[in-house]
Formats: sequence, C-alpha cells, structure tokens
Amino acid sequence: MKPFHEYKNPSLAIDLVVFGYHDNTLSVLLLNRKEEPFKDCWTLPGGFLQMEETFLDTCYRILQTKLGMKEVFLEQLYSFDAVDRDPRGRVIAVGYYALINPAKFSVVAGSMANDVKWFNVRKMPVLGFDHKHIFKQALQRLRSKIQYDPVGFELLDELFTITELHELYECILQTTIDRRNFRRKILDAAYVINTGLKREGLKNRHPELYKFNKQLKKNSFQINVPNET
Amino acid sequence: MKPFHEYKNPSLAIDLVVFGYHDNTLSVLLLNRKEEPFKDCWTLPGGFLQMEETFLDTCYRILQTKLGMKEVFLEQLYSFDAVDRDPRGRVIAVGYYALINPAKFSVVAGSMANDVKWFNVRKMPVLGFDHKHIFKQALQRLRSKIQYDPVGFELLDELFTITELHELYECILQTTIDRRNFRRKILDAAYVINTGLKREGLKNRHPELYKFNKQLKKNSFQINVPNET
DNA sequence: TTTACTTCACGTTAAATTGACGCAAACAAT
DNA sequence: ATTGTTTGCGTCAATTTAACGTGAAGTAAA
Repeated sequence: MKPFHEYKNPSLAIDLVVFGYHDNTLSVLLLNRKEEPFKDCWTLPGGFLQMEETFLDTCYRILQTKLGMKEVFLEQLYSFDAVDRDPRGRVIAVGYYALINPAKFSVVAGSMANDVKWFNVRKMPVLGFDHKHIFKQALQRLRSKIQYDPVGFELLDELFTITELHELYECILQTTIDRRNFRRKILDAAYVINTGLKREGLKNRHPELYKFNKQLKKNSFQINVPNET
Repeated sequence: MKPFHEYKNPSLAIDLVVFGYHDNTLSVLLLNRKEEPFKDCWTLPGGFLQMEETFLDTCYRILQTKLGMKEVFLEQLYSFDAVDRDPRGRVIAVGYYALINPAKFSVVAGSMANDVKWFNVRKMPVLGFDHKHIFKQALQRLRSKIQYDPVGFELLDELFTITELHELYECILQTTIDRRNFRRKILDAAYVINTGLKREGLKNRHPELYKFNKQLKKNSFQINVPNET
C-alpha cells in the first residue's frame, strides 16, 4: 500500500445556488465567466476547496469575494460526481444553496466574472458545467423544505405582512393557496409574532407587521400543495 | 494562477451505513479495522474514491469486495468536511446509506478487516473517525424517509405480510402504530399488492402475502409519528 | 362627505382524514 | 369441541382541511 498522500485525488469544488426574492419573483444569482471553460457562459458561483477550509468557509469566501455577502442562510444540498462534469479534469462539486434578501446586498462582479446577475428561476439561461442539474435540485429542495420548515422569512425583510409571506409561498410553490386558510395555519403554528406595527403608505387597508418567531421549530406546520414533485 | 492540477486536494472517501432488518431488529454493518488509524476499532465500511469512479462505483466496489453484496438500494446522505475527521490528513467523506435484506447476503470479512458484524442500532459500540455522527444522520434520514417514501420493502423479502411491514415500521420509528389504521393507510395508498398467497406454517391464522407495488410513487401516503425529531 | 373599490382580518361549514377501538373469522394446540 | 392468538374488516367521534362569506379599514374619486 502506498503512503497516504501519494494517491491522486479529484479536485473538490463548492457550487452555490443563491436564491433571492424580490417583487414577487424568485431569482438565482449567476456569474458570466471570464475564462475558459465555459467562457462567456452563465454559471453558478463556485470555487475550489482549500486544504484548511471547511465547506462553509469556502461558501463564505465565495459569497464575500464574488458577491460581497455574509451571514446568510446556507444548507448543503448534494454532492455531484459525474466523471465528465468539468472539462478540466475530475472535479467533485458539493452543492450548497443560500437564501438571501437582495435588498440587503448589492452584488458586484468580482475579478473572475464579466457580470453577475439575478435570473428569474422561470427564465433561466443555458448554464455551463452540470449547473442546470444542481440548480434544479436546489429549487426542488427549497420547495419541499418551505412546506414544513420556516425558512421563508430568510427571503423577506425583518418585518413583513402575512400577505407578503403568502405571496412568497405562492411564488415559490407555483400554486394558489387560499389566503384565509394560509393565514390561519401560519398564526396557529405561531410561525410569526405580531409586532403591533402597521405597514403605512399603501393605497388600501394598512396590514399588520409581523416578525419571525425564533422559537419555532421544524414541522410545527405543514403547507400543503396539490401536486408536489 | 497555477495550472489546474497543481493545487493540493483533499482525499475523498465514501462511507457506507448499511442497514439490515432481521428478527424485528434494525442493524448496521460494521468493520473491525486491522490497521491504523483506529486499529481494532469498529467503523463504517468505506473506501477512497478512485479517479475514474463515480460515487456509486465506489459504493459497489466496497460492498462487493468487503461484503460480497450487489444490487442494493443506495442513497447519498451528506458530505462530511470536518478538517480533523481523519488523523491521516484532510479527508472529505461522502456518506451513503444502503438498505439490504440480510437474508440475501452472507457477509465476510475482507482482507482489510478483522471482523464484520451486524450491530443493533440501539446497541452500537464506540465508532472510529466521525462515524457515529454519520450513522446518526443516516438513521434519522431513514426514519423520516420511510414515513412518506415506500422504502420499507427494501428490507423485507419479496413477499411479506402486512403485519411484517407494520412491525418494520414500529421497529424503525421506535413507536407503536395502531395495527388497523396502519393496514388501512397502506392499502388505501396501494403501497402493496395482494398476491392471493398465504404464509403457511404459522401457529395462528395464515396471513395474506403481499408484494410491493412498483407503480407507487413518493408521497402517496404518510405514516405519522407522535414526536418526530 | 359620500361613493366606489380594494385589501385585510376574522368567521363559518361541509368534507375528509385521523385516532381509538370492536369484533368475528381463521388457525393451531389442547 | 374448547381455548388462545392473529388477522382482516368495520365503526365512530374528534380533528383537520378546503372552500367560501363578510364587514372593517383604508385610498381615491365623485
């Protein structure tokens, strides 16, 4: 048997699916690559794991240097192993997804990219590598997760109305949910806390502002959709 | 920027949590290591990814050479990245779990192990590396998965009775489930198909034998447990 | 200040599902 | 035949869900 470090190892990359929600639209952040492979092609932001880094270290390094973000919700998605997924050689990718509030960050293209842009998840361009596959899996994960785990607030402002939360759910799950039943479920589960404040300056009745209940745990509610896949 | 393959890469290992069900007991297969590190310690079966292998290739190589198994249910669990998880150096582990019917395989210790043994999931020994952590996560995944995805049959014989399936659920979920309500749910969801045959040679009424309904998809049923965590 | 229009907050009701049991037929052993 | 146990089917009250009604709160226009 050879000594431990003489074996050849694949490279290990992290690829990020960064979700943002704004104007009733769920979007994903993509980079336009400056270099080969997939030069001038849209791809997920990513980077190689350094020897002393944990996955989250790498995630934050990418988020910070390429996008100027920190302190965001991150969750590991899946690891992708197709032998030919990177033309440069064997690269394993660990997918993570992030939920952010675009209002809190202004994204800037780093030195590695021509451009950084938000794309509506329903109007995605062709993606390089196997990133279409990673993206699809992330979207599916977000959809199933939001039904039983209160992560919706990660995409909203600190204070939000129940109608805003309701629209977020309809947007992500791509379905209609009865407004009144939704409200009752959310309130019964104590998903949110009424702040007593109201959103001012709207043309109609001023709705109450809520904040997320940090005590709330997974599986204390269940938003049903007719045909989950 | 250095050429692509001059960067140092972590090693990439696959670790397997192999579940088997027999005599109303859920067990996991462990190896007793012959070599350092963790010599004479129990660990999950695992191995390093070779450059041309996919994860599943590696899984089957481990299953076949160390345990003499093939064609089993396998699913990716999670990837583990703690910097100090392996004393030999930086090793990323991709966890997979397998569901097998122990009746179909006789496990044999390969050249790498002193011993291979099934351990009741409730009576686990101390494990080497971070394998306790991987095991716990696998058990949790199995528990939540079996509630909405029909994977139970992977652990049973081709033909089984509803009582056997019921006992499997109670064993895995560590709870009591009303026999009659369970039967109704399973049948209403068309989880199983009645073969018309009966299990003979029992001391009481001979129950009907069912087989798994391969048309059945995820989320067509839901077994509830009082306090999932 | 009325009127019109929209959203918000809170109810109501029937249908569906769940949870907790009852019971008789099937079988082996006595 | 009698006994003891498991199996398969059924009942029913309690809970949850889905579908929808309505009046108050607010803005804008008459």
